[in-house]
Amino acid sequence: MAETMRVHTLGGEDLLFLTDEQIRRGIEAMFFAYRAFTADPDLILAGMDYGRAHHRALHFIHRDPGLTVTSLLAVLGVTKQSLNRVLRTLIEDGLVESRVGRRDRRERLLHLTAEGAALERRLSEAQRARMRQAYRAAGPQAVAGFRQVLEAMMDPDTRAQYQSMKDLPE
Amino acid sequence: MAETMRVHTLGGEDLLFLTDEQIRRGIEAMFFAYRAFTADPDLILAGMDYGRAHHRALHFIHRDPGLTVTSLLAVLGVTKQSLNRVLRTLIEDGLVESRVGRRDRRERLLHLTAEGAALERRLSEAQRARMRQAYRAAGPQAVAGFRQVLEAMMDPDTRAQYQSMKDLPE
DNA sequence: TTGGAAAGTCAACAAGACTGCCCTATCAAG
DNA sequence: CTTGATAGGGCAGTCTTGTTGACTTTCCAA
Repeated sequence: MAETMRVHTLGGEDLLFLTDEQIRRGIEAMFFAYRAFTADPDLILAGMDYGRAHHRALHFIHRDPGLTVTSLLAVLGVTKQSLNRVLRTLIEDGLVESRVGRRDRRERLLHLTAEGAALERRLSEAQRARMRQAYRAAGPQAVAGFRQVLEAMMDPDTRAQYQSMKDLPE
Repeated sequence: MAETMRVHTLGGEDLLFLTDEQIRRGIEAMFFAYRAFTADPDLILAGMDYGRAHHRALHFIHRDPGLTVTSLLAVLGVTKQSLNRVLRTLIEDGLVESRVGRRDRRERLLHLTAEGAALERRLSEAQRARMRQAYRAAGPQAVAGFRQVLEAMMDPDTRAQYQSMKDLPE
């Protein structure tokens, strides 16, 4: 710890950001911000019989229609059963469609139905509204820094996955 | 949505950061980064009979020794019962001490024991190591932006609470 | 053709959040 | 000194979301 303590007294104010106390502030900011980040969609979901896990599934099926259960598993980083329960209710309720793979019939290719897409849009828009407001308040430079730090924080495998995700055409 | 779509084609590249797609990328970055953010302490906790909730309690008791149960409740944003379960085990196991308030004897003032402080340090250091590495990789400007966006994302009440927290003297 | 591996499903369980209700101790104000 | 509000704690029950482990179906390669 001593390694990074009070570095600014040696090297100038630039390195204040590496003191344990500044890092601790970042940790707390992360905790509080994440809570807010999930609050809006959670509120919408609360009424229905769904939760945060359903939102995440809808999000990634939307971003990559036709992905397999296994790929979704990898992106979400949960176990099969955890996802399965969520997926089953989404399919039963007609929000997600699971088509048998043509190439490999063991695979199930996941798509949103019109209804699923509608819910995804609603949840997404609630979450985006908060982000948009934060982005606007902080400005483009801050946003660039925000993204850089988040990327640097990810596990290398996750980062590679994240970076290789294509932007959605609008 | 159309409101912020392709704004950069009108106003120049500066506003690319406000397109829905860029905001969506930020949302995903937030999700992936938060998962990494909690992974290290979770791994340590997994062995013991504790979880993420215990970590959070230890963290905030460490940052503000002698705080009351009610204040901790407010900071964590959970219900009494939820916190109580966690707090009870921590007290039973001798990591946290609960002293009757002198001014108001209804209050319980929470402190870490030496053992509690040791665990807090261990968890904290695991989490800080990742943050420190991310901060170093991204640089001071990025860190400033990171913090700005996170603050802007919080609920106003939380933000006020966050901003009024004092830095710990080292 | 057959045996292993991969994809997906299901059953049972645990952590951690929630609500609602009840209890005690203490304080402060009429 | 009573009475109402506040701080804290506890019990019962529920929900979401995570876990492990065992099972079927399907594919592919020896």
